[in-house]
Amino acid sequence: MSESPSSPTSGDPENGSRKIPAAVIKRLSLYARLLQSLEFQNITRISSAELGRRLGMNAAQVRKDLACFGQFGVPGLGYYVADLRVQLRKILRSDSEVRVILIGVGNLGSALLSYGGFLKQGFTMLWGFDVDPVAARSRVRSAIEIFSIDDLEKRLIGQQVDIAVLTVPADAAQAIATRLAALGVQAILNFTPSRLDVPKVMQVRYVDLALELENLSYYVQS
Amino acid sequence: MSESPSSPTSGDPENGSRKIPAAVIKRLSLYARLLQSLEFQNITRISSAELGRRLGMNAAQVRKDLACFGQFGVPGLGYYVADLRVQLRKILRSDSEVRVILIGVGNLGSALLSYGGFLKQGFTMLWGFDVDPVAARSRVRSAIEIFSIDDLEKRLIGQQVDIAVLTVPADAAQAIATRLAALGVQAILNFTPSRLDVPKVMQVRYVDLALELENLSYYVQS
DNA sequence: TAGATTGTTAATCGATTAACAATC
DNA sequence: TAGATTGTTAATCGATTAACAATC
Repeated sequence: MSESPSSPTSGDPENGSRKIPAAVIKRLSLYARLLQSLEFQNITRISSAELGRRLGMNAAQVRKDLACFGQFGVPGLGYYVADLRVQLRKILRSDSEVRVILIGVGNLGSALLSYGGFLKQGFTMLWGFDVDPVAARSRVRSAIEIFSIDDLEKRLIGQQVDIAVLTVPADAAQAIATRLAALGVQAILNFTPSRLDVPKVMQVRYVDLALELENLSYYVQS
Repeated sequence: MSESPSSPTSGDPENGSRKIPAAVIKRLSLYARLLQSLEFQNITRISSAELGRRLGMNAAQVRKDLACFGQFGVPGLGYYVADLRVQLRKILRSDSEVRVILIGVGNLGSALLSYGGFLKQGFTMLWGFDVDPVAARSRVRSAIEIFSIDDLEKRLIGQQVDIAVLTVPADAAQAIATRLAALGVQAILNFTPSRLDVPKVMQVRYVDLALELENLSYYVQS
């Protein structure tokens, strides 16, 4: 019924150290990626100024973001690329395996499963779930197993599932989110236009492709 | 090479009236959507407090956002749902047809074309483009025409194309963005992890699904 | 050492929230 | 009229940027 913002993460942000803004975490991923590509180019050292320039942000912001987690740089020299990358990957838990399921193997869901590219290293797509698993299987061009949503509890009990990608119709989203929370799933990547009411420990991130286009079209003077 | 933030819109924000923050536009779409669903429920009037409650935001913020564009409410009564919806749709230009093309009909591109759901009312998907249109056609389950990227100029000249959805490999993104700008395309919905250097008049919105998952996984304590 | 660049504190900027007179 | 709710100004909050002593 009610609609939802598209980017912010809901839930309790008091995670780990203390009150790290979601915007900082987002940039941390960008730093980590850039450092990886710098490593490929055999660049061993980089300053906050250069890091910022390449990402279109302020040097002070780069240093302040990193300062949330410790001191990684060397005054007068900058940051060692490989070292900083490892540190950031550790903070982002990119080393540990993240187990993912996808619920709702309809148009978008099957597209995402077939795409696969949004699952990079460190992510494992375990299973798909759909109200009609037979029809769903025919939509997917991948070997992934697809179960009935009725079997959600049966499948997940005793299993570690970290993130659920939710691509069900909007009016089914809340009920499934509640079940996921009960099963210990810790985060939802929500592609439905529904605001989800979930426990505080749970994290929800909204992605609304229609909204992105709608917003862009505002800037289009026709 | 360098990576990019995932949500902000680049380019000159001095659009129309004066300096409307991108965050306000984003919320405007949410208001418009909610009002639409209220209209279906035959709710004719709503206060900023109730509007805010349903969207999880502050009543003052709702009023302040709307104040950017004029005075739409009635003191003591609130806002007339149908009227406000019309006004917001006008501001968002939801009435005028927005013409869209998609470039890069690979895994993600074909998934999005097949999905279709991210194109709501008011959007027309004209054509797809790919370096290998024959292979691309076999990937897409829709009647949309797919041309060679070589024919981009030939096809677009004299045509009004408002938004291009960019789902090409990262290293091809900048060159195509430059060509699109030259052809008068006004906005890019960029699904590649490349920061695009485009003219100030052009708007770019980044959507990075891998980044969304990566960010979420930070909050997953495993 | 001289030059460069960090980590961090202080200043600035912008966005969100509160308060309230105006008004239906 | 009394009650409710707007539009808008002022206060608060948080995030970004500037500045600079510490330090390699």
